[in-house]
Amino acid sequence: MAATAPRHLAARKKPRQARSLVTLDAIFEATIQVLLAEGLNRLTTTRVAGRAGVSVGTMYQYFPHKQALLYALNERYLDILASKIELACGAIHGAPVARMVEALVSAYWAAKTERSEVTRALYRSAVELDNDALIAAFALRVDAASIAMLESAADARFADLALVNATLLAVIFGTVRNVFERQLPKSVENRVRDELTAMCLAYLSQAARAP
Amino acid sequence: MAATAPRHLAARKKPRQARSLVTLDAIFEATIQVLLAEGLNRLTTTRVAGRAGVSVGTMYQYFPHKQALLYALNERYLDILASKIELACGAIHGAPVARMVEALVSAYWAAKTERSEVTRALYRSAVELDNDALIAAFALRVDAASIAMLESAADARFADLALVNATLLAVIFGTVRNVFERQLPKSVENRVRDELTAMCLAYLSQAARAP
DNA sequence: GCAATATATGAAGGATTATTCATCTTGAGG
DNA sequence: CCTCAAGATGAATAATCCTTCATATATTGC
Repeated sequence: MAATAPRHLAARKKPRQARSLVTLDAIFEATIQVLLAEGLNRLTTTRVAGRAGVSVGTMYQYFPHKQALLYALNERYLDILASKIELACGAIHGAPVARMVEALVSAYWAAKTERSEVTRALYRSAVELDNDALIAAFALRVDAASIAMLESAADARFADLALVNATLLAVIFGTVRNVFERQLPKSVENRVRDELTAMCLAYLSQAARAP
Repeated sequence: MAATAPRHLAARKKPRQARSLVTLDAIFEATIQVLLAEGLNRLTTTRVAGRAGVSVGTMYQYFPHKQALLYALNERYLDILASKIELACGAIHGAPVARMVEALVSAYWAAKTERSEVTRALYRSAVELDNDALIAAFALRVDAASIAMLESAADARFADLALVNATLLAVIFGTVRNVFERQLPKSVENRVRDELTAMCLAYLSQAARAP
């Protein structure tokens, strides 16, 4: 991921000593904390630095400006998220479609709801951010992983796999976001998740032709 | 809608003369324009006023602060959107489920993609806005309209209509947002829309028991 | 122990912005 | 035509914020 961050958003320098790694982590963590506690428009460089226990100047040694900090934060998050999905998809090659759908929904759902406040905070931080490249890179990885998984399905072949896959991912990702941005009670959330799984399966069954 | 805007976000005064109505419209329109052209963090009161062809002071005669302006903008938009959905749902009572799904997806899709840049701008403006009440009111209206529609279906009854309906709406709304925030080519978009319709239908067929 | 390098500090500069208010203009009703 | 309220103005205020840089401290390699 992130082989190519737009130049104006690239990080300034990479840590070479142990303490600076600690500092970087503290800055990222503080950014999330501030985002949660104060919101995006009260997220100031000094506030983040303060919460991280460092000075503003230190922050500017790693990031050329505030946007670059938020960019890096999202980069990190999307990288981890993509890895989780790749892992889930890879682990289930050759299985029946039903189990694949189950695994995919579960993985994404879990990743998003695990620390849902953090997810919400990151959604906010991404607004007004030039992160098209990040999203594109993320989509590329996830698409590939999902397609490879579906191609290996034991009990189905698809005429237009690209389309089916695009639809499947759009539905899962979109629905998850919709559901958990509304902050429904956990019980309802979980029932909707099961319904979502059922829906995806119904769709794939219909879209599949005999192998 | 919006019977109860949080006090701190309520509009300041209501227009009593014709010219002030024009002014208000100009301000709303200018807000969208600025949002589109400059983004949320460059949306300043003076910039909006300038684009609207009025002075800052005028703006503050209608809105106690910037947030209230954005709030009112979203209020307007969600009101129109809910009305469209209510209309679509109401117009198709008694039809078969297949046509209902088709109508629902079409209506929402059309409303969102009609002027997709505006929709995108509004999504941005809503970040960091205390608009839970707006969303809740919107959800209430749409939920009611959709449930009434499904109850009248000629060819299906549902054991747990509330759950089925919640799932259906979450999937449709979520997917639409996901799809068109990625700015895919129109041709792909439309094919995904058809797939989405098919998926919802497959789901409902499965969830239905004989009437 | 001693450069050389990496990392950290935080006051100060420069720029931007939200909001107010005293004043002016326009429209409505009599 | 005249009066009064509604509507509009925009310079001034007060606050906040991003970013820099000269300086200080810590770490590494030797």
